Amino acid sequence: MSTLPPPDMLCFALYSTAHRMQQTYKPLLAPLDLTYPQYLLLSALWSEDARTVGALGRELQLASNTLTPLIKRLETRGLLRRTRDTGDDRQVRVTLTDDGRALQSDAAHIPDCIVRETGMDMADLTRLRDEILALRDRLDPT
Amino acid sequence: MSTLPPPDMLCFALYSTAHRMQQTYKPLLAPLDLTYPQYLLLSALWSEDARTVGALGRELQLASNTLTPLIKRLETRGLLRRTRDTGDDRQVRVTLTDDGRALQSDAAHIPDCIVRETGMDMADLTRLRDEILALRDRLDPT
DNA sequence: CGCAATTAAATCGTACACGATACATATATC
DNA sequence: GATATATGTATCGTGTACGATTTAATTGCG
Repeated sequence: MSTLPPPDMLCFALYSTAHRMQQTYKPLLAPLDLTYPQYLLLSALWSEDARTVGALGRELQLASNTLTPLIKRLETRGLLRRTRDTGDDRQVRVTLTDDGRALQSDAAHIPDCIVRETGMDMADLTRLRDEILALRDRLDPT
Repeated sequence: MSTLPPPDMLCFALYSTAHRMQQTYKPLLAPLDLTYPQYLLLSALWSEDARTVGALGRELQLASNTLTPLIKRLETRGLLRRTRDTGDDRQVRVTLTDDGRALQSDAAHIPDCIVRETGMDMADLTRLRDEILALRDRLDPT
């Protein structure tokens, strides 16, 4: 019987390329002592600080069981703070510290480095990004 | 300072779409009691059985520190066997059992289900797959 | 008001990923 | 043919992901 081997599967293209992309970030993030998911979380906060765990989870597509430990590690490192100041005491607000904000300029060169590594131009990267997102949004998020 | 938020980043498109794809597989794999990486490994063996850990790692882009536990779990379940019959006693050959081969027909409907969930036609899916692979292959595998 | 249903986060257990390292076998070089 | 080097696999530790459950707080509704 014929079974599609992984190299021919769309899902494997996504899987292996996402991993390869994380490998590409690794040497750029190592000097900042950040993992890739930690960098994503900080990028979210650099764009819009002081959001709740739930709001960050909606942006990063991660639930609290993944986010809470991630956030706590960065809190231990003094890059952000967790507070309950929303009026709704169930919610936890995540806010950058001065150190966390300071990291933004140390990371500012990274996007350009990544673009360079792809060897593709901005228009192609944007188009590919949007096609991938279109696929994602066709898949049921449940 | 302006920092690209995750939703605008190509890497995040890959990251979130790869995860969403795994979620899409989950209900299809649950009846077989397989995780997505386990399904990839079995798909590789269904296409070409009796390969070494190293050969499987090259196809799946995974090193032995990830593959060995993955393989051992499926061995415990009786879906495959690990042997040292290659002449080179460092190598471990991974071979499907009858049960492991039998799962192939139970999984045969899955690719069609996934295609249906994307709502895209084969030509578009193939083209997108190849564009994603082209990106991957532009990124340094080191 | 009183309480069931809902919601926000956290906790727990399992399974990847992967860097670093260990270990055993094979190959190369002298 | 002894030994240095390289190679294939396994082990260990850390950090995600995520299902299932728990806890605490809020909302809905009679």
